[in-house]
Amino acid sequence: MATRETQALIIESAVNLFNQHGTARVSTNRIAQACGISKGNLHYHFRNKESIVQSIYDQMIMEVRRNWRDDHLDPTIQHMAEMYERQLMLIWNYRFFYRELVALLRHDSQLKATFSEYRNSRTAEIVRFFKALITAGVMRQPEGAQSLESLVRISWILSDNWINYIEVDGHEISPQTIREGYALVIELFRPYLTEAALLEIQHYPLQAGSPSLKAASEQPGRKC
Amino acid sequence: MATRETQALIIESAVNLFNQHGTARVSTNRIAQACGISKGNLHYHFRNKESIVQSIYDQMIMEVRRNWRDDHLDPTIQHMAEMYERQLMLIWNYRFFYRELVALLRHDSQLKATFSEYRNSRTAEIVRFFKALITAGVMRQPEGAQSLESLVRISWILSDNWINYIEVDGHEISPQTIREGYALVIELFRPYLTEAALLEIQHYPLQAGSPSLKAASEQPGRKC
Amino acid sequence: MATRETQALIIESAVNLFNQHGTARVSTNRIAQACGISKGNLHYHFRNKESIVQSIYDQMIMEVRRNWRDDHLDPTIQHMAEMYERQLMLIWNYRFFYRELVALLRHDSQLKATFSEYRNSRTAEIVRFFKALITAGVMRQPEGAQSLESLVRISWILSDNWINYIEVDGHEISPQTIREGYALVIELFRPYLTEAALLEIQHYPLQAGSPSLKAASEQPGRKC
Amino acid sequence: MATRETQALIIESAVNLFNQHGTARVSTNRIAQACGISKGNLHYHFRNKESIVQSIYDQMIMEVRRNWRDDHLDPTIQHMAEMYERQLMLIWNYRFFYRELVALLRHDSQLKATFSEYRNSRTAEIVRFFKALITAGVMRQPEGAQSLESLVRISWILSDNWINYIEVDGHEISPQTIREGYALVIELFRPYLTEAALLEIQHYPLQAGSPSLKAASEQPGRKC
DNA sequence: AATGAATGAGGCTTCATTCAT
DNA sequence: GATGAATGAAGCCTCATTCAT
Repeated sequence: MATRETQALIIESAVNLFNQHGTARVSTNRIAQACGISKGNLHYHFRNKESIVQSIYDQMIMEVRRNWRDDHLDPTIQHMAEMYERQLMLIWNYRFFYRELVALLRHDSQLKATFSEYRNSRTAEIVRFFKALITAGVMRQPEGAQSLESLVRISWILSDNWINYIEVDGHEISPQTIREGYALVIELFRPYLTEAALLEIQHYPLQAGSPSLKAASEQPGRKC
Repeated sequence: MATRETQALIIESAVNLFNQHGTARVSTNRIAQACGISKGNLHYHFRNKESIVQSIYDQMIMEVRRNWRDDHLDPTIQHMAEMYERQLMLIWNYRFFYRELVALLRHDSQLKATFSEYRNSRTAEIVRFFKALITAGVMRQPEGAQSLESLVRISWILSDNWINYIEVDGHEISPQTIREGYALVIELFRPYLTEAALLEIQHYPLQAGSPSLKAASEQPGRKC
Repeated sequence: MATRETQALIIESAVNLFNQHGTARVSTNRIAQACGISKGNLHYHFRNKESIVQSIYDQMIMEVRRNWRDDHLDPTIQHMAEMYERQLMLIWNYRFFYRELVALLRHDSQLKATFSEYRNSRTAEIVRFFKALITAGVMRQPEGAQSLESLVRISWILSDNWINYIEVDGHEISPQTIREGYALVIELFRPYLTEAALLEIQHYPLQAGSPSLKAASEQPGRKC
Repeated sequence: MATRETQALIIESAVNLFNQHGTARVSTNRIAQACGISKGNLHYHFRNKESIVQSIYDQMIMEVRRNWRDDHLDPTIQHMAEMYERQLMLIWNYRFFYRELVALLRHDSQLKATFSEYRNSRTAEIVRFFKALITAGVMRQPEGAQSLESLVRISWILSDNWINYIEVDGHEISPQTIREGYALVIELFRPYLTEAALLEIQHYPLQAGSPSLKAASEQPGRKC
C-alpha cells in the first residue's frame, strides 16, 4: 500500500481511538490492530506514539488553516453561525486533543508553541470579525475597553468545552447538540445584537443539512 | 503512623501529582515515592489506584457539600464574588479531575451517577441564587424563558474551564488569575446588572486577602 | 482467648480453605480473615505458613495414631468395613494433603520422613490384618509370595485417591460416595473372600448411621 | 526463531517445571528463565499462565487421541501390557496435571468438560477391550453385573496414581517402576485370567527396550 | 494475646520499541 | 513497505512476614 494511505489510515484510527478512550489508554498495539496492520509496520510509519499525536495535531492545524481565513470579510449573522459551527465540529472531531490539552502541551514544548500561536492569531481574527460586525451595524459596541476581547474569550472557552460538557451527561453528539452549543454563544452576545440581527437569527438558524453536521451525525457509526 | 495520617498524605500527594501530570502518567509507585512510603504500604491503605481516585472524588464532594449550602439566602454582589471564588478554587485544587472528567466518568459508572447529581443540584442552586438577585433588584430579568438558565450554564462552563484555559498558556495560577476568571463571569452578566450593582463591583473587587486565595498562591510551592 | 483455642480455630479454618482451594491459593491473610483475627495475631501463633501445614499434619497423624491400633486383633469383615471407612474419612478430612503430597513432601524433608514411616508401618499393620483374616478363614491366601502385599498396596492407592477421583466428576462427597469407595475395595478382594464372608458383606454393609459418616455428610455446611 | 519452536520450548520447559514443583510454585518468570528468553517474549507467545496450562492440556489430549484408538481390536495380553505402559507413560509425562486435577478443573470449567468427556470415553474403550479379552477366552467374566466396570475403575485409579505413590517414596521413575505399576494391574486382574494368559505374562513381560520406556528413563536428565 | 501499620520481594502483565527477514 | 519475534522497563498488585504498641 502507498505510504500516504497507510499513514492516513493510522491517523484516522488513532483519532477515533483517542477520542473514545484518551491517549493514555490507547496503546500503539491497539491502533495497529484497529488498522489491521502489524506493530512493526506502524513503527515503520511513525517513529513513536508521540509522533502520531504530532501528526494528528498537524492535520488539525491544516484543517484550521484551510477553513479559517478572512472571516472578518463577511460580517453577517449567517457567517457567524457557520464560523461557530465549523469550530464546534473541529473540536468534536479532535476532542481528545482538547481534553488532554494541558498534559499534551506540557509534555511537548514544540506543540505548545504552535498551539499558543494558533490560539492567539485565531482569537485576534475573531475579534476582528466582531469589530466588522459592529461596523456593519449588526452589533453594538460593548462598553469598556476590554469588553469585546472578554466576550470573545468567553465564547472561545465555551466552544472548546461545550462538547465536553455535553459528553459528561452521556449525551451522544448530534447536529442538535452542536446547535445548542451555538445557541449558548448567541445567548452570550444577545444583549449586544441589533433588532435586525435578532430577527435574522430566527430566520436562519443553524441548518441540520450542512455538510459538516452530516459528518458529525454519521461519525458514531465508524468502525475503527 | 495513624491510618488517617498516612491516607491523608497519600491523597494529598496523589492530588498534586495528578494535577501536574494527569492520572494516567502517575504510577502508584510514584505516589508511594512522593509520600516516602513503600509500595506495599500504599496498597495496604488503598486497594488500587482507582480507589485513590474515588477517595479524592469523595473528598472533593465533601468540600462541596460543606461550602455550598443556601447560597440563595444572601443575594448580594459580594456573595456572588465569594461563590465564584470558592468554585474556582475548588476546581483549581482538583483540576486533574475536571480535565479527565469524560474518561473518568466513562470508566466508573458509580462516579458518573454522583457527579451528574451534584452538577444538577448545584446548577439549580445557582439559578435560585440569581433569581434571588433579581428579586432583590440587583439584576434585571433576562428576556426569554430559558435565558437565565443559559447564562448560568455558560458561567458553569466558564468556571470549569477557565483554569485549564490559563494553564495552557503556561501561566501560574495566582489570586490574580482567579480574579480574572471571576471578571469574565461578571462580563457575562454585566448587561443584566443594575447601576448599583456595577458600582458595588468596583468598590468590592475580589479580595487578594481572602483565605482560600492565599492557599492558592502558596500551593505551587508544595513539595510532593 | 486462650492460645489453644485460637490455634485450633486457625488450623480448622486452614484445613477447610486448603481443602477447597489448595495450599498455594490460600494466603495467610485469607486464613486470618476466615478466623476473624488479624494477620499479626496469626503470625503470633504460627511463625509462618509452613508451620501451619506442619501442625495440620501433626494433627492428622495424631488422629491416625488414635484410631489405628491393633486392627489385626479383630479380623472380621465388619471390622474391615470400619477400617476402610475410617481411612476414607480421614483422607476426606485432609484431602488437600493427599492431593499435594508430592510437592509438600519435596518441600519439607522432615515431613517426608515422618510420612514415609507412617505409610510403611500402616501398610504393615494392614497386611497383618489380612493375614489374620486368612488365619480366621474369612479369606483365602492369594497365590504368589508378593500377592497379599500387592493387593494391600492397591487398596491403599485406591483409598488415597478415590475421593479425588470422585471430586473430579464434581460430585459432592457423601456417605454414599464413601460407601462406593469401600465397595471398590471389596471388589478388589472379592476373589479371595470365602462364601461366608461374601454373605456377611451383604448383611452388614457400611452403615449410613455411623458417627464419622454423619460428620462427613454435615461437613460441607461448615462456615470457615 | 520460529513461533512454533519457541512455543514448543516454552511448553516443554513449563511441563518440566510444573512436574517438579507444581503449577503454583512455578512463576512465568521462572519459565522464561528456564527457556532463556525474556518475560516479554513469553507473554508474546502465551497471553498468560493459564493459557500455558491450557496448551499443555491440549497437547496431552492430542497425544491421547493419537495413541488410543481401537484398543479393543487387539485383545491380547501383549496389547494390554502396551496399553497400560502407554497410559502410565503419559501420566508420568504430565504428572503435574494429574496431581492438581481437582484444583485445575475447578478453576477452568471448559477444561473440566473436555476432561470428563475424555475420561468417560476412555473408560468405555477399556471396558470394551476387556470384554473382547473375555470373548477371546483370555479372561473369565467376573461375577456380578457391575464387576468388570468396577475392576476397570480400579485399574484407572491405580494407573493415575501409581506414579504419585512412587514419587512420595522419593524413587526416581524408571522402566522398572513403570513395570511395577503394570504388575499391580496384573495382580488386580489375575483371578480372572486363564492359565494361558498367565503363562503368556511370564513369557512376555513389559520390555525395558520399548521406545516410550526409553524416553522415560532418559527424561530425568533434561536440562530445563 | 492481639492489633494494625509497614516492608520488600516477587508475581503477572502491558507496552513502546527494535530488528532481522 | 511490511511482518513477526524479541526485548526490557515499568506498572499494578499480592503476599509472607516483622514490629511497635
